[in-house]
Amino acid sequence: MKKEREKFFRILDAAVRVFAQKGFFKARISDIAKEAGVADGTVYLYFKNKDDILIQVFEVNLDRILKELHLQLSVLPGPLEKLERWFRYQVELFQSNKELVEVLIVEIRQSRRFMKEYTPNLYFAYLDILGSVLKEGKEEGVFVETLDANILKYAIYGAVEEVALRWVLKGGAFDISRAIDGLFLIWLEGIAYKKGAAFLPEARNVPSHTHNGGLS
Amino acid sequence: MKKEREKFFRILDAAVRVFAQKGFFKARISDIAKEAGVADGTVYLYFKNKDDILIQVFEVNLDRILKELHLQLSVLPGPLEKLERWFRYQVELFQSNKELVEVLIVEIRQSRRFMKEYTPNLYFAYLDILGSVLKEGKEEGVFVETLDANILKYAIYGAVEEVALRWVLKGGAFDISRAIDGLFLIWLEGIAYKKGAAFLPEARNVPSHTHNGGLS
Amino acid sequence: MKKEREKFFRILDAAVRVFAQKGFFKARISDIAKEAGVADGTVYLYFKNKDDILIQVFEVNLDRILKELHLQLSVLPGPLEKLERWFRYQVELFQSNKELVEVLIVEIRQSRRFMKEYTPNLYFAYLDILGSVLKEGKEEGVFVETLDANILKYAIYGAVEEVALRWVLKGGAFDISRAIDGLFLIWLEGIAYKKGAAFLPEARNVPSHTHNGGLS
Amino acid sequence: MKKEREKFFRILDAAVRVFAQKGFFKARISDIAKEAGVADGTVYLYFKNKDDILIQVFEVNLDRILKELHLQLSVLPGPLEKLERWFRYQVELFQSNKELVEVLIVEIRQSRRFMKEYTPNLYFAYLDILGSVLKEGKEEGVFVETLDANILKYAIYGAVEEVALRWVLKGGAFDISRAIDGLFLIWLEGIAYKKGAAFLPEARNVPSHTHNGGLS
DNA sequence: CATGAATGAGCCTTCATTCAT
DNA sequence: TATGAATGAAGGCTCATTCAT
Repeated sequence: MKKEREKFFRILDAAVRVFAQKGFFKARISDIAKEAGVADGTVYLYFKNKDDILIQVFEVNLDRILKELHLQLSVLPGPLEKLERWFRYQVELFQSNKELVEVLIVEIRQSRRFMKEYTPNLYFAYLDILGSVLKEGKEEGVFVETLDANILKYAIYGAVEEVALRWVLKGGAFDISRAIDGLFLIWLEGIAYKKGAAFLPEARNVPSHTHNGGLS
Repeated sequence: MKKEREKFFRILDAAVRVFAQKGFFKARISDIAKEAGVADGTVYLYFKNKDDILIQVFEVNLDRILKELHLQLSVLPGPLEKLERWFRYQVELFQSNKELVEVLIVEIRQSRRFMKEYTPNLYFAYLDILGSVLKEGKEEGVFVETLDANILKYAIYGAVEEVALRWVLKGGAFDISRAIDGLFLIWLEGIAYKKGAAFLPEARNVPSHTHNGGLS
Repeated sequence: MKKEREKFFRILDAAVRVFAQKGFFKARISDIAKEAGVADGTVYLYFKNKDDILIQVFEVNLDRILKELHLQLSVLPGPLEKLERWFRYQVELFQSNKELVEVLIVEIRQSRRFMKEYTPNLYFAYLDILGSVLKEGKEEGVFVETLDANILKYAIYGAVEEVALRWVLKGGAFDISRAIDGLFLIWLEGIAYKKGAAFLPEARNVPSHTHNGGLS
Repeated sequence: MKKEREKFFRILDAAVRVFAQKGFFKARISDIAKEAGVADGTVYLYFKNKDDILIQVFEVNLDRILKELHLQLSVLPGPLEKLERWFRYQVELFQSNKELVEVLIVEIRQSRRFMKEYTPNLYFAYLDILGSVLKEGKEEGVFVETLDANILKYAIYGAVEEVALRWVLKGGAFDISRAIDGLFLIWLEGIAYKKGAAFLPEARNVPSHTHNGGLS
């Protein structure tokens, strides 16, 4: 019981590393098996086939991520805080799990095509969290009512994703934390409802953004 | 004669369609040949191998796109107009060339891994255009001096890309034109230097903004 | 008329060079065509197929060689002179036509297997000349009556061939002329009838070789 | 287990049979696999590729032959006995292993061209044994000092090889044992030092032939 | 006659998957 | 459960041959 789950995860994590390095199609089952320290055949005791490994990589990890993100957001009072935490969570995700994130980002697109039967529901669930925060912000009047949460969630996600992917691919050549922070402010500036006043100064003390104050 | 460029492009375009539908790895040479209406062997008269087809898809099309984008931006007076045109150009690109764009977006990431020798220079050249516009805007004082063009270009690109990709994948379920317009305004709001006033109304006559289109 | 034969030989000679360099199986029709300075299709105006080219290389050249050898031997008085001339002719052949000889030697063996329908009659005709000289020598009493011309012709041919082939492959690293001369003397010593002396019995006590076996 | 050398040899021997029948280039991997009673893919568990099969056929068998020949010669007292045993060993080789010998003889020539990286060292090692015997004979005074062992080894080998090959190709139409015995005597007569008669000095002015008389 | 672009049969090789141990 | 040798389907690629110009 304990044992079997242990080996399941051993293979799953090995798969993440191998997929990150070679890509799903170039990765061989034997690569994964070797990386996991098991025999080729053993892989098939825990996974239906090669596709299933990728699916499990998605499901297991996204599920974990989703739960964690939900938990973190649930304790926060408003959409502004939640949005900021959402941004911050991405950074932590990328920093702590480069390989996993690379696999999720790169392979999820490919997978859509070769796995007709598998719809990445968890991926959409993930985006829906962002969408909910945006909607909540609209309803509470902190975000402009003109924004379309269903589209903006993709935009925000895409922006963060691309920056993070570059960061991963460049081997951490810049400060991802500051980059995403800056990104958050830009987005906020773009979507926050400005009731005749500078909301940001009191909203939070963001690093080095005194210029924003000049908004009036 | 030698000038059978016609057949080269016939195969190249067929490859775009097949890659868009099945993905590079699942696509068979025979699929492409059949789609192009030629024999399998004929493909090898115009392309070195399967990888080369993908490389050519990148190079030929990105080169064409790059030239066109350069041309369109070169006639515009300032960074604001250029940035808007950049957004608008994306829309046109996606609308007129769904399959090509899908291939470019999805496969360019995979390609990084299996084509070690091939660096997608044209892809970076494409992003550099956006980066230049952002830098130009900073220098001219229309964008805030705190923005990091080298990171922001990825963010903006990523946002547009993700929205467009969803639009492509959903089969045009929403008004991409309005969506990107709205996105442009948000970004602009986020990065434009605001000299003590609401700049937008007088800054330019952006498409009225009341529509704010797909984002509403 | 003149023209067509000219091109036939142009291709034939090109084939010899290409076969010598790459071997029959590795040689491509396009290699031969390029070497001959004609289009691929032109080859098929003069030859039935690839196999036919090799057959023609054999037939045409062996025929020419055979006629020349016949001519040279026919003017000589006795088998001894003929045998010497035969040796000398080999040297000239190898020296003047390295590539052709290499093709004839190496490919004729392979060809036996893949060209069931083609029996290298001319090759046997060539060896028969040597056989005839040996028989003539036996009849005239200049060679020992115990030699088996039908086997010895292969032996002598094989000895000369192997030495010549090494000379070709080593790029003329030794004096082929002297080597073949020495070889001739050794063979002569071995097969010439020595009047007035039964040489073997006292020459050495060879382990039980009174039978003198297959050559009798 | 790991020690599936049995299957390695099963495939290797199958390859010898198939190569002997169809030649290396005409032989298909599937032919060899079927002959060995394994699946096509299994061949690649034991051999790198098709070329490697031929290389292994050379190496494994020549190595075995070399060792055996060395062993047999090492127990013999002098070069004369060794030379005779060398001849006798050829006969046994051809008789017991027709197909292998055919492959070794015919393919080793082809191989020189398509396997640039592979130098048939073992083939040369094999010839060097013969060369050593000849040199030893010269030093001990049993062979004439005028012979060039480095060339003669090729000649002797070539003679034996060609006769043996004909025997193989003709399906054993003559008594190979007696043929090679006779060949040995002829060579011996040609190269053995004959006390009481220096034949070579005056022998050089050939056709004259009178020198033979002086043998007594 | 000459061309060379086009064809497509054929084959080597890979690797996901199975199964006897 | 675990193994890893064995399988064989699949597909990229070559090149002899054809034929429209």
